Amino acid sequence: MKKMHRTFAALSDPTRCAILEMLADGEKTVMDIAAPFAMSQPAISRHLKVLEDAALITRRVDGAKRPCALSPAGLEQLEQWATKLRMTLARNYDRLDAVLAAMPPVEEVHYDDPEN
Amino acid sequence: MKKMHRTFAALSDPTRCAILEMLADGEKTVMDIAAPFAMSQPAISRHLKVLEDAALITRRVDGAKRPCALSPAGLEQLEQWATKLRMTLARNYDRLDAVLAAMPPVEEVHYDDPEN
DNA sequence: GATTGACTTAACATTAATGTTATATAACAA
DNA sequence: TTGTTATATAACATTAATGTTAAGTCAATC
Repeated sequence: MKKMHRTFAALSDPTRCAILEMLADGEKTVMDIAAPFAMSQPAISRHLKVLEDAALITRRVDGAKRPCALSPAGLEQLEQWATKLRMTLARNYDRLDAVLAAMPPVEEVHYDDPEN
Repeated sequence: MKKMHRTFAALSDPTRCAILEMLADGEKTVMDIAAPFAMSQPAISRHLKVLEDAALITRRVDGAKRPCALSPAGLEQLEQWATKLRMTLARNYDRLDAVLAAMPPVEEVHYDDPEN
């Protein structure tokens, strides 16, 4: 489960969250997506690129149009990350007494590079 | 389901994702959290503030220490947001033919303020 | 084949995020 | 009381994100 922050970064902008919510309705062209926002179309194009790079949307070619669609894979990953943390937390909480009795050695990890 | 982007923004940094993953093991003090990172303690303190503001962690007072713990509520919200989008997508996909036959009127929303 | 429409890319300004060091505060230990 | 430990806050520099306008590409249409 690496580099989740890239997915989260793609979702850290309100415009991009709103775009994903729009796309839950189904495929939409760039112009369709841009319409409700008080923002230039090039700005929307760049938001779409960020979402595509994060594998949260896909784009196909239809003449001069580039319809965008939600990609469930990215959303699933996101759900799984959160679920995993919650479950680990619950598991550790449940056996707290056992943990106190027999403290397992903590993994000695060193996070030197913030990119990983 | 408003302002999810604030939660995502809190998770958009690799250091903060790693901190949450550490906290799945259980409560930890600021110094404990800071130890594995090649980064100053003030930097970690600010990351913790971001996570707290996003309701992803809680902090209690224990003398001079401020132990931090994962807060499941924020994670649940996150899961639910992703689940909802995926389910809406699936639902719309399933009844695609029905939708094409009897196109429902699209909500006329205008996103003027990127803060909402 | 010239124009219009649907984008994308580039150049740029502004703002926000992240890290650093220095300093402040509050609890603990000697 | 005095020093040390645990953490927070301030001031600052650097970098990255976001928006803008202008220009470029490629398909569709007149």
